[in-house]
Amino acid sequence: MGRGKIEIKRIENATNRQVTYSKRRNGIFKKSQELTVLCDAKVSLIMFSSTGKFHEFISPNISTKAFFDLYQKTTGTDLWISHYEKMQENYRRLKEINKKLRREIRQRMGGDLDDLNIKELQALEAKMDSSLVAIRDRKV
Amino acid sequence: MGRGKIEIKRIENATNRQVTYSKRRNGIFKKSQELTVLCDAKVSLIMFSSTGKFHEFISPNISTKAFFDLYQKTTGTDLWISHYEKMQENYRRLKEINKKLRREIRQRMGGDLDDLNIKELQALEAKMDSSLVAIRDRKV
DNA sequence: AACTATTTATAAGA
DNA sequence: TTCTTATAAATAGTT
Repeated sequence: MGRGKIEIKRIENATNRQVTYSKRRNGIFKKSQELTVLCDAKVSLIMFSSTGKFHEFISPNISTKAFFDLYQKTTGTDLWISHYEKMQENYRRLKEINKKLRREIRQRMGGDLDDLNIKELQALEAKMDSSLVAIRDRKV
Repeated sequence: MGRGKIEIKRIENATNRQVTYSKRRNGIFKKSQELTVLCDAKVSLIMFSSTGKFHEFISPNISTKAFFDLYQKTTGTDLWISHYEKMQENYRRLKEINKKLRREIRQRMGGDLDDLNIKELQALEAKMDSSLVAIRDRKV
């Protein structure tokens, strides 16, 4: 759609590529905006040019975060698991060390240790476990 | 661009809306594909129709996860933070309880407690701290 | 799903 | 960059 027909292949001239990127980007943004309004759709459109320039369009009334959550819920993928995997593993190890400490206290001191700290710990663990369950449930 | 000009407002007839969504979605996907090739750009395009149907286009050679990471790095936002904030807080509390347990052991048992567990705990803490630092660094 | 009259996007030029 | 315009492409309404 222009003075001549073009072949869909990489534009080698950097200036032309930049100009075409700018023009077509605007076109796609406009069409995304129209689709949002006409069809009551939700659209997330993110672009990086070959020079790394960033542009984004997102439908009103939804944040990028909410969009990604919706994406994850719909596709069943979990995009952020790697971010907390290490923390989760280290938490398990810390819990294990805790268990050993508590056992040590019981073994070495008999039953006469005030168990308030243990109760606190157990309450905390329960809380943490429910937090982990809540996080895992997000994947479904 | 059709037999008649249309106003850009929500199409009330559900069937028409669905048909228009389908046609225009294909158009935008095609243009995104062309932009990717012509301008060597990276594009992530995700849509949900008003009925909740999901469609996505993403440039080749980049995963959705990698795209989101790039997005976060570029915009400086951290979309994952809310997911591990609670875990982080609970970790701090667990660490505090640990400190109390260790103090209790020292106080009640003097120095005769084998301190191997404490060393393990400290090593674990250092590891967890570096993990947290690594996660926080992703925000920059 | 196809068809086509029109509108819209845009390639090339200024 | 921004505007112009001839032409290609998309699509609204129809079949």
